[in-house]
Amino acid sequence: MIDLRLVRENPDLVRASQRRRGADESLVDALLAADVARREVVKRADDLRGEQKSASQAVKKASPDERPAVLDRARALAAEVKEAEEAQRAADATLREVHVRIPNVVADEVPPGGEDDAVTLRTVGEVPAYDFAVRDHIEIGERLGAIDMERGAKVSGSRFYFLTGPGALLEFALAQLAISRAVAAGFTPVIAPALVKPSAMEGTGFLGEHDEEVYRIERDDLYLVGTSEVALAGMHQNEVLDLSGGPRRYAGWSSCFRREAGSYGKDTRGIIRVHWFDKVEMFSFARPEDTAAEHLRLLAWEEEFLQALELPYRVVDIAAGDLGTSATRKYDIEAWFPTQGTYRELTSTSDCTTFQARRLNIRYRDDDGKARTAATLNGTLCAIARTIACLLEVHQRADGSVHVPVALRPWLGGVEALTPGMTLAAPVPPATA
RNA sequence: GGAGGCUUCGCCUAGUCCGGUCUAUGGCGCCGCACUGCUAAUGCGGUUUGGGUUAAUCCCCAUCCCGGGUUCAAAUCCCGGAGCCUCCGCCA
Repeated sequence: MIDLRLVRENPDLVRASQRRRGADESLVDALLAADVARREVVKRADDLRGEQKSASQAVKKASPDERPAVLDRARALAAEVKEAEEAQRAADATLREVHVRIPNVVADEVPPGGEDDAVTLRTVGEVPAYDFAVRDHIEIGERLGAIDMERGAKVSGSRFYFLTGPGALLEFALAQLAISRAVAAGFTPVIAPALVKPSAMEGTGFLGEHDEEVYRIERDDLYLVGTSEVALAGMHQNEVLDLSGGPRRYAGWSSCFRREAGSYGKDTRGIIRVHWFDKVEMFSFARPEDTAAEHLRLLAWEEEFLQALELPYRVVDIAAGDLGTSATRKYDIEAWFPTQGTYRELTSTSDCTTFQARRLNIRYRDDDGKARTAATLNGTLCAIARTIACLLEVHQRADGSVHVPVALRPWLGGVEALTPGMTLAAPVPPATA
C-alpha cells in the first residue's frame, strides 16, 4: 500500500507514476474520492458515538422520573450509531479496495518503457567461446546422472525433476556457498516456512496480479510460497523493529512453488522454469531513507556470488512498465546461457520502500522515538535449479565433463570437474584454521 | 484428533464471579524536571497504538487476542475463531 498522505498532498506524483507503469491513472482520483468520503462518514460516526456515550452516562445519573425519556434518547442514538458504523465499514472497504490496487510509486531514475526497455548497466565476464557443439543443461545433466526430467514428470508431472548424484550435491553446494557467504556478510540465516497464511501472502502483494501464479491449499486455507520473501517479510508483521544499528538482514532458504500458469510453451525444456525449486533469498528491513543504498548493496552481493561461480552476466535496470507491484526500482542479473545464445534472468532485487511494510504493519523507532513504517528490500542470492542449469551449460567441456568453480569445490569433495560416470566422494568441508 | 487452562497500554500485573466514575491498578523499564561536587538514591511529572480535527496545541472517536451478538451502556455477559501452555492419543 502506498502512503495515503502522499496521495493527498501530491496526487500528481502518483498519477505520473501510474502513467509510467502503464497503469490506470484514474485510480488515483478514485482513491482521493474514497478518502474524502471515508473521512466524512468517520466524522459522523465519531460524533454520534460521542453523543451516545454521554447519553448513556446520563441514564445512570437520571432520576427515576427522568429516566424513561433519557433512556428513549439513548436508544434512538444507539440505532443511529449502528447505522453510521455500517456506513463507515462500507467506506473503509471501498477505500481499501482502491488503495491496494495502486502499485508502489516508481523511482525517478527508473527507465521508461516496458518489458523490452530494460537498460543494461554493465556486462561482466567473458562470454565463453566453445570449439565444439554445445549441449544444453539437460543433456549434460543426464550424462552426469545429475538431472532426471523423465522421472520427475512421471512422479509429479511436467516442470518437475529429480536432482540425483552430482546434481543433488550441487544443490547443497550452492546452498552452502550462498548461506556461508551471506552469514559472513552479516546476514542472519533463516530456514523459512514454505506454507503461509493468507495475511502473509496478501501483505507481500502476491494475491493481486500474481494470484494465478500461486498454489493454494484450499482445505487448510494456506498458500505455498513462490519465494521465501513472503515468509521473511511476514516474520516481523505487526512488530516495531530496532533499526538504529542499520538494516536488519536475513538470508532465507526455502522451497519455492510457482504454477507458471501464463507460461505455456516457454522454457518447456529443462529446469530453467519449473513448478518447484529451492532458493536462498536476501531480505532487508531498513529505514526508508536508506533503501537506495541498501538496494545497491544487495545487488553487489548478488554480483559477487555470480563472480564466485565464474559466470558471465549483465546487470539490467528494469523499466517502469515491467516493475513488480511492490517495487519502486528493480535490478535483474542475467547470466549467459550458451545454448540460448543470450543472457537469462538468474537473480532479481527489488526496493519495496514502505509499500510492503505498511500493509504488514512493520515499523521502527526513529530518532525521536516515534514508530514509523519501515522499508523492505529483497534480492535473490541463489535460485538453485536455474543456477545449476547455467553452471552446467557455461562450464561444459567437449568431453561432457563440467568445470567446477573453485568456490564450490569445498562442498563437492574438492573435485575440479564433474565427469560422466564418476562417483563423487562425500563432500567434506575444509578444516578451518 | 480429545480434555483443560491462559491471552489487559514495551515487560510483569490488578480488575472479569456480580456490566456503568475502567477516562484501566500497581511495579519494572524509559523520558523530562528537581535535589546533588559527580554518580547513585529520592521526589514530582510524563510514557499504548491508530483515526478524525487543527496553523499548532486543545479536543473527539476507537483500541483490554480477533470477529459477531445482547444492552441505553461490555475488559466484564453470550456465540464463533486464532494463538500459547498442560495432559491424553497418534507420529518423522
